[in-house]
Amino acid sequence: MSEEPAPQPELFDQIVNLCKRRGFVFPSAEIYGGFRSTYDYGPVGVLMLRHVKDAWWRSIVQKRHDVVGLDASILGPPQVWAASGHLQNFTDPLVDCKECGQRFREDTLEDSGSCPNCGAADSFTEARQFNLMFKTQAGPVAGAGADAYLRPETAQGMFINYANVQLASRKKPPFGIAQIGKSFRNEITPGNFVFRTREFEQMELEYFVPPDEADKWYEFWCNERLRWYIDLGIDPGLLRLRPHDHGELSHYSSSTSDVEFLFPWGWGELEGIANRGDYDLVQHSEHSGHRLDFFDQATNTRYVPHVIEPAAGATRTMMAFLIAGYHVEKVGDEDRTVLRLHPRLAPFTVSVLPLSRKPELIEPSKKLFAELAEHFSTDFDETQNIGRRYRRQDEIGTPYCVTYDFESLDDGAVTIRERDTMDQVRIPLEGVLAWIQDHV
RNA sequence: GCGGGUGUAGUUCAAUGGUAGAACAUCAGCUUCCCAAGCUGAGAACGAGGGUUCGAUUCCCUUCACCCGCUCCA
Repeated sequence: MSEEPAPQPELFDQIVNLCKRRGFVFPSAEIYGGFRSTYDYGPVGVLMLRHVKDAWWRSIVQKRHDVVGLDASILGPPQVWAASGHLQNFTDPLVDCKECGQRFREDTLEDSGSCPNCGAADSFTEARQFNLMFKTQAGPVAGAGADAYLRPETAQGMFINYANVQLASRKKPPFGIAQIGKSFRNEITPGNFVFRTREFEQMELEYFVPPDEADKWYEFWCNERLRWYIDLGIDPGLLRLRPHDHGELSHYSSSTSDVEFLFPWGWGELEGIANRGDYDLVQHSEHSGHRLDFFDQATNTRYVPHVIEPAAGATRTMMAFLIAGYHVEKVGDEDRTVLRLHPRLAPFTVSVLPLSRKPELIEPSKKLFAELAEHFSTDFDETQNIGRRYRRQDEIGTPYCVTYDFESLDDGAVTIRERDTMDQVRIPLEGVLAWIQDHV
C-alpha cells in the first residue's frame, strides 16, 4: 500500500449544508423538530438519486443479457425471515454495565463476567433482545392481523422468487436477478447523515452460478463493481476493495469483500460482494418445502446454485458521489463551488439560460428547453445575471449550460458553457441536441 | 440506550434577563447582462414543551434533532 489519502472531516459540514441549501437532502419532518435517521430527497436530490439507480440498473440489468429485474414486496411474512436467518441472527442480546453504564453485546463478553471498561464484576443487567427488524401488523384491526416485517434487505425477494423468475425468464445459471428498493433496519446507532439510516435504499444483485464456478464469479463481481464507481468518476484513490476477516463474516456468507469509500470521517462501506453459497436457496427450500434448484439438461445433473451477491446502498452511494465531486476552487478572488459529477449522475444534464428576461429571448429559450427536455433532465433559469446562474448550476453539478442571447436572434446560434473547464463554444441552435448527446 | 458536544433567518455567524443584527443566499424592479457586478426594495430565525421571573432567545428542567465515541456491515 502506498500512501493513503487522509479523511477530510471539514468536508462533512460543507456537504450537509450544500444538500440543504440546494435541495439535495432535507432532514425529514423538520418542521416538527425532525425524526431521527430519516431524510427526504429534494428537487435535485431525487434526480441525482434516481440517476445513481439508473446507472446501476443500466450496468447490471440493461447491459447484461444474463440478468433480469425484479421489484418484490417490502412487507413479508415471518416465515421468510425465519428461513433467511434474520429472525435469529438479526437480534443482538445487549447488556449494560451497572457500574459504568457501558453497553456490550453479550456474545462478545468473556465468560468471566467482568466489565471490559471498568473491571467491575457481575455488574451486568439482564440481556435485552434488540431485534433489528421493523415489525408490524398486516390488517387494520389492532392485534388481530398477521405479523408482518418490513424487509431488512431486498435479497430475500430474489430468493423466494428464484423459481418463478427462472421459469418465466428461462434463464440458466449463471444468471442474475436484480432489484432496487427500500429496506428497513432498526439500527442501534444510525448516523453520519444519510450514511446509515433506518430506512434506506439498496441496489442488489443475486447472481446464481453452478457451485464450481462460485469463486470465479466472486472475483468477477468484485472487480466489476469496483470499476463501476471509478467509471462514474470517483478517484480510485478514494476507493478500496477490502476482504472480510473470518470473524466479521455474516451468518450467510463464506467470503465477502467490501467496496469502501474514503468518507470525511474515514473509510466506509458502499457495497458488499458476498459469496452466499447455497445457504439461501437451501434454507427456503427446507422451510417452504418447494424445490429450489436447477436441473441441467446438458449434463443431466441437478444442483442448488450458489449465489454471488453484490449489494450496494443507493443513498450512501449518492453521498459518496457528492463528496468525491465536491470542489471549491479559486476564480480570481472568488471561491467557486463546483460538483464534478458524471453527466449521467448530475441532477440536470443541461440548463437553458436566457441571457435576459426580455420576451424575445424567453420564448425561443423555452422552445429549446422543450426540445432538450424530451431527451435530458433539463433545467431552466431566467433569474438574475448570467454569472450567478452559472455558479448555481456549478453547485448542483450541471455539466452543460446553454445560453440564448441577443445575437442568437440574428445568427441562430447559442453558447454552450462547460462546467469543468468553463469553456464556451458557439454552435447553431439546431445542433445543440446532437452536441450534448455526443458529450454525455 | 450510555458518555461528551451542539441547537439564533435558507446557510455561516453576532448580540442581549426588557422579545434580535450582519454577511452570503433568495425574491421583486432597473440594467443588450457571458462567469457570484451595480443600484433600489422585500421576505425570512431564537428546535419544542414546561418552570423561575413583572418579563426569557438568555437561567433551570424535560424533550427532540444533529455531531463525536461504544455500535456497525448497504
